[in-house]
Amino acid sequence: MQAPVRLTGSLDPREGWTADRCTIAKALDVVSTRSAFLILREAFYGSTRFDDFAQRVGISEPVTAARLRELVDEGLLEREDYREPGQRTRQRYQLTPKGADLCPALFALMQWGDRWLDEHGGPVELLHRDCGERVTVELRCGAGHEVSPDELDLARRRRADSRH
Amino acid sequence: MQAPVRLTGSLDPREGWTADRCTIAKALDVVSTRSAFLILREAFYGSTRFDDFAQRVGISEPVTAARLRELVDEGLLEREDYREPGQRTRQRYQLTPKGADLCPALFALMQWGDRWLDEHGGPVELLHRDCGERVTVELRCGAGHEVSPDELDLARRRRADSRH
DNA sequence: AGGCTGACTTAGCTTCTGAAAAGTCAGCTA
DNA sequence: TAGCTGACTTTTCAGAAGCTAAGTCAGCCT
Repeated sequence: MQAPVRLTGSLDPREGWTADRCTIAKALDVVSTRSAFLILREAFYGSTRFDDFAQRVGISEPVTAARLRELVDEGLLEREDYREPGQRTRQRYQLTPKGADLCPALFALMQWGDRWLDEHGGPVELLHRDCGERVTVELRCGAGHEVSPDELDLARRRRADSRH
Repeated sequence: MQAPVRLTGSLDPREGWTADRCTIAKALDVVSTRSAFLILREAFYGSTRFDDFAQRVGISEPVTAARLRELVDEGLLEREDYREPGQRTRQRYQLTPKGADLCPALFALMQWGDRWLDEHGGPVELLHRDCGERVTVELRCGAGHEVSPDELDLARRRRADSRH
């Protein structure tokens, strides 16, 4: 199998540069642990409470507390007080836009696990609510073409292209 | 922010089931460490040799050796001997189809990092070789609709739907 | 024959991730 | 007032992941 991505411009050859601003590495500095990923999974599945996270992820309470604190500090989850009638004030954790935007990464991992690590293609599937069709994570270009890894060029980002 | 994914059928309510066959968790059992992800990044960028992985990822030799061995054992990389004329036999590591299929997960992390962790939108960008347009990782359904996280339904997989 | 290089391994250490078990504390309920 | 529950914290410990520094070993090159 050939290297899927072709380096272009000043990125070629690979020896000529260092990946020190690599945003994969930066992302992994924010969510690196299994427990963080799985807590986010549960947040996508709708969990909001401390005990639910601990139990459904299957991790201990100290780890749950540490991970939730980190995810709140990093801005992926928001902690807020709420109260149901007749109950006392409780805390709940909810995804922020920043946390919710990790959705494709989570489901890309799931899709890979479905394909390569489970004999039945995985226990659950994602469907598009409007049309009921199965949802996949894919690479697609601005012109609408589905892109396979070996059609990718890597280029230094042009400054004006920032997506913000 | 509401829970983005709606649980359907026997998955609702969340208390009624455990995610013990979750393929996100299984995927994380295979590639969990920062060093594993970054070695895969370098493999996508075309690195094949031990020293290159160590140096370009910025990790020590013992870690490089351990991670490469694990990735080979898991079938994400393939180790093979090769020889250039006048040189002695060396080893090189190359992505297998299983490893290459992690591409969307890697670039989904990169895209998230580009959006949320770098003021300039990240140092590099992916382009479609054929048309030059920027490539993104996205959720899309079988009918071709781009799907946002809050339009997702999660359902137990129907047996006949296995993708194999 | 001796040196160099690539590809590792070994030893010793620190830090991080995680578990189990037990304790804390506020505030509603009985 | 006593108990219970949710949401944690504290303590203690094991094991994984990382580092540096040094050693090994094969084989081409001089």
